[in-house]
Amino acid sequence: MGEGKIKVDCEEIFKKNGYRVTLPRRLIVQLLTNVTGHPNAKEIYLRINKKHPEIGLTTIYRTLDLLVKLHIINKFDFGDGLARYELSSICTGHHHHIICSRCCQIIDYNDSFGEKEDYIQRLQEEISKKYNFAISDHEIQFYGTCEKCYHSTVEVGVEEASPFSTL
Amino acid sequence: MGEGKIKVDCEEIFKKNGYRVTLPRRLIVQLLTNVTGHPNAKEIYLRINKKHPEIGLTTIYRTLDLLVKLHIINKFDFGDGLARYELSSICTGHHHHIICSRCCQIIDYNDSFGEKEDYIQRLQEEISKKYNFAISDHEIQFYGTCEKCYHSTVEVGVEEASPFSTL
DNA sequence: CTTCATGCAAACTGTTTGCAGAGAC
DNA sequence: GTCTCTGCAAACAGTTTGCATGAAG
Repeated sequence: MGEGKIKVDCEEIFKKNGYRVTLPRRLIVQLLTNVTGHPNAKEIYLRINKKHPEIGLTTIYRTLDLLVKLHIINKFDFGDGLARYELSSICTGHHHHIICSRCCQIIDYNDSFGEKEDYIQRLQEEISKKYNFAISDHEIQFYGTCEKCYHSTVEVGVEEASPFSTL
Repeated sequence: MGEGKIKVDCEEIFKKNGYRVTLPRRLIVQLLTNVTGHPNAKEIYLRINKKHPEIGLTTIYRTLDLLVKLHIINKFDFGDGLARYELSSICTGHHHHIICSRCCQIIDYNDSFGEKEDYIQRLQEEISKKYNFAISDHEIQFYGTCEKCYHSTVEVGVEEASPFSTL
């Protein structure tokens, strides 16, 4: 995909901000560029570890922190207590998340209705004025039940259908 | 405020789902009803601890889990790795969050533009159809810089502010 | 050659669990 | 009286930190 392009951008960003371009940094950006989903630190570590067992988990964390700081990636917690990561909109364009409260499946939602940007734009301006906030980004999450979970549940107890359930 | 009403509701919810109504449970619901902001478990513990030092942190966690399970409260992580809680929309009506990326201040945003519900409603239906999702809830978060942080930064280091706002 | 980045191990911190005793119904 | 809830302490898991070594520029 846009791997080449993104990689170049990131190296520029590293350099422009006084950070060195190193193997772990390139690998992690590359992984996040090619992966689908929202891996957590350990998942990233395990995948990189296959080909580069010399790279430690600590480096993964430090690199992820750096990438967040440089706005290259976003950090999320969808409710399971794990920090999850994905390329930021700088690289991918806006998209949002649809999360199944039961199986914790996360779907990226990327359709852009023409009206949407208008609406969010206006909302952003309103809020910006009212609260004196320089808004730079937004997220929308939809919570619900995916088809599979919906059908696999004969009786939907109150307890089962909970968003953010960490059990 | 709506404390009485909410409390009654919650006790009903406890009972209907086979849970007992206990002091810690009532205290925690009451606290979350009256507090502004999005306290984490420890903050809740400390506040309750003042008057009820016999109630332990474990109970706080277990009660919060229960309340989430019963949809009485929502659990969030705004990026600092702490689980934070607030009454769910069942009790408070929809609202969303504006988060300062620097000082982590969180503002509840509650204005409802008439068009908004329409828009979200339509979006929800679209998504519901397209992804076969039974959507039950949504969240919107705006990220940015609050007035104070914005002005308190004489020199905006690259790392602090997004130098990549050329989206 | 200087300075930043890394790896390891150990520390930290928020959260969860096992178990015996206390409390709700 | 029964069965759930609670408190304590100890275990866990994800993440961070200190320090010596290694690599980037």
